[in-house]
Order: sequence, then structure tokens, then C-alpha cells
Amino acid sequence: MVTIDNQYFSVSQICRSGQCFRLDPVKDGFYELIAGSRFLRIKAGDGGKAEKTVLYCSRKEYESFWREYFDMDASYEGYLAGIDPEDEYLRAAGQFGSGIRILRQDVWEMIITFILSQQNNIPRIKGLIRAVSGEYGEKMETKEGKMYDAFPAPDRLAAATEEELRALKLGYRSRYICGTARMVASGEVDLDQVKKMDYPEARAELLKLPGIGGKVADCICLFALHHMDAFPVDTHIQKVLDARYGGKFPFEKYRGCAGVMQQYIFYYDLHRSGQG
DNA sequence: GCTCAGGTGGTTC
DNA sequence: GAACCACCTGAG
Repeated sequence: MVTIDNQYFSVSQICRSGQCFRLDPVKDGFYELIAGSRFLRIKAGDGGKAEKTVLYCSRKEYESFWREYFDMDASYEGYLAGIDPEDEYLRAAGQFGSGIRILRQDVWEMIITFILSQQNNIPRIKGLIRAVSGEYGEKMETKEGKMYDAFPAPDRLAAATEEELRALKLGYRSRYICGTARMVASGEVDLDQVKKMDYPEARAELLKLPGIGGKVADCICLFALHHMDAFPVDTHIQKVLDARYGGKFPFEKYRGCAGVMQQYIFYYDLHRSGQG
């Protein structure tokens, strides 16, 4: 068990920030997270009051994996402090989503996840990932005996046919998944190399894969490769940019942290009218 | 029925 | 380079 004593870390906010589709609330403030082939049970804190967040893993596993995964060594307080004081909207958005973190997720998993995300809603995206993992992912079991499905490796998905994927209701994205899986499994696009590239290089390399355009490439760059200048512009973000920023985000003020701002805006736009 | 949901790729001017 | 449009599926 590892307790997180950090005011700028909220599991419920990360869950609803739309960057991770395998983090789900179960009951009584508990969450379950599958990342690649790993499983983590989490007890959410109450937002910096009495209860701290608890990760149900060993200190060793935390230090060797989850600490980096949750980007615990970055100062999100610093990111918030860097928001233009005159930008009231962005300050409010940052305040509202101050527990969000930019996760460091697996590149392959993000490639497939965000190809599936196009023209789709979040509940359905989650369902499709569950279906693909259930069909092609390795069957795993926690020490407590809970079964779960790992995210399928590239060679497993490369072996699937488009018809099989269509049977899982992936729709026209099936063709993209087949093509992309084959290019990655064959090494035509080498993800180990992509991980070493800077943002513009990695983005250009990802654009070679079928079904990946600028928006999806930016999601992968931000949520897997941690290129903090990536700023995915989807329909929500575009709506806010048009309404608040004359259609264009002031990138010059946010060198090295534009992606964090994108997450604050996205989360604020999606959830501020709800319960928070 | 129709529209919409975290888009991409192809065609057309 | 901008402006269409087809593309699976299921919910409202």
C-alpha cells in the first residue's frame, strides 16, 4: 500500500479527463486501473481534506512503475502558477481540474485507443477497448485472484482479420486497426524508435499509420510520449478556442506545458455544468 | 428517420 | 489549401 500525499492528484479527475479509458470507479470511492498488463486498485481521497489517496501496490512496484506512470515528479502546482493571470477562463479551468495529471501511458495502447476514439463517445470507446482486450489480450490474475485482460500486443492484433474486428463492432476503424497493427508488428514503424524522437519527429512518424491524423497523433504524443507541447484539438477544444481565443490558442505563453492546459480546458468544458 | 459522438482519408475545385 | 463526403455503430 502506498498513500499519495499530493493536493494536485485526483483519481476521479484523471478518470474523467478522457486520457485513460481503463480507469473505472467500482464502488465506495474505489477505482480499478488496467495499464498494459498491469492492474491497480485505488482508493480515492476526498480532494486534499482528511482522506489521502491509496494505491494498493507495493512500495517497490510504485517506485518502479506507478510513480512515473502518474507523473508524480512533476509540479502541477507549477503548471497552474504559470497560467496567464489575465486569462480568467484558463485560471478557472485549471482550478477546476487541478488534480489532473498527464499520465505516461503505453504508446501502443494509446495508438489503438485513440484510433478507436474517432467519431465515438467515451462509454463506447471504453466498451470497444474492453472487447478488444477480452478477445486478444492475455488473461491475467491478480494476487487476490481477480481476473482481468491485458492490452493485446501488436502481433496479436496484427493476426486478427478485419472481419473479426468488425464482429467486435469496431466499424470502419477495423481497417485502420489491422493496417496499423501490421505496420507496427512488422517493424515498419518502430515504436522503440518513436519513443526516442522529439515531438515533431514522433508526430510525423505516427502520421504514417493508417487511421492516425493530426488529432490522434497529438493524443498519442501527449498521453503516451509525454510531449507536453502536443495540444490535441478535437470538437470540444475547437469550440472553446473559437469562443474564447479567437480560434487559436496562445501557445507562446505555454511552451512546454500546452498539453496540460488542453486537459484543463477539456475537463472544464466537459464537466463544469455537472457535479464537479 | 435523423443527428451526433474526442476523426481520417480521399476527391474536388 | 479549403471544402465537401463516406465511413460503423448505438443512443437520444
